[in-house]
Amino acid sequence: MTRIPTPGEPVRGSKSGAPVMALFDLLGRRWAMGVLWVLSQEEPCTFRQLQEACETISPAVLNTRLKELRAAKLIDVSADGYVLTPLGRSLHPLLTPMAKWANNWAKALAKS
Amino acid sequence: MTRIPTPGEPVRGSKSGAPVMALFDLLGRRWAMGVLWVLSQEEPCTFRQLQEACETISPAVLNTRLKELRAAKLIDVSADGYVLTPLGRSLHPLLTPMAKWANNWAKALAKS
DNA sequence: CCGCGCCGCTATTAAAATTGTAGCAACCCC
DNA sequence: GGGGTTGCTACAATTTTAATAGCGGCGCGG
Repeated sequence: MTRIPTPGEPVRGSKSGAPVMALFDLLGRRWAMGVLWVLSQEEPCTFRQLQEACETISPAVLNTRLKELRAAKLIDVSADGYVLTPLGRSLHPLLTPMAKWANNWAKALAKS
Repeated sequence: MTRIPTPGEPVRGSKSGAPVMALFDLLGRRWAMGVLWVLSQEEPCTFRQLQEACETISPAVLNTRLKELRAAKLIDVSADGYVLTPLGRSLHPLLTPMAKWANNWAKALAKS
């Protein structure tokens, strides 16, 4: 598997491992934000529920993302499935505005 | 080149093309957020400045991202180089908190 | 205890995205 | 014309993702 982005260590795009760059590396992988989004909407989720919610994700990638997000302490596994950690939940307020912003964006693109 | 994510059209991860999914698709590509981040810190930027700021990005990918972001109306080209559009600038408030959050994240990871 | 269904997940092959490096054409300034 | 910078293309090597099939484990009804 690929290296898991960790703040403080070199990541793609930053030899210094500036935390924000590590975050961009982590979230900038396919489905990473999607998985967090789904979990923030409905929790807990089983592996198959996540797979279905993401419509086209392949199990291999889902599993890879889950491992990464677990290593990053954003999600955790409970008896009932995958859940957000407190840390992961604290990311939610940053993700929520994106949905609103995306709607405006859609409107702006539609106009032009 | 790959298809450019557009809200309302099917994107990777969403047949419906829910705007937020299109956004995740767009921003979830390597370097997309990094480029926006750099531009939000320093504007305008020439191609080579962006390339240097991103340390390890390859010109092919940079160019691809720039095309996508231009199609998404987030950035534009001026006489002095690449700049954020008003729309792109409106994304900045969503990106800024990420740097702060990433610092907390780094602390939390360091503790464990 | 057997079969059934659901579970998390691995395996495999193919396609696509990204990297790394070299270099071209256009431009400006002597 | 020579030398520098700029935006960007070309191309091969590598990594990542997609798509699909299916395994082994577990709970449950019979």
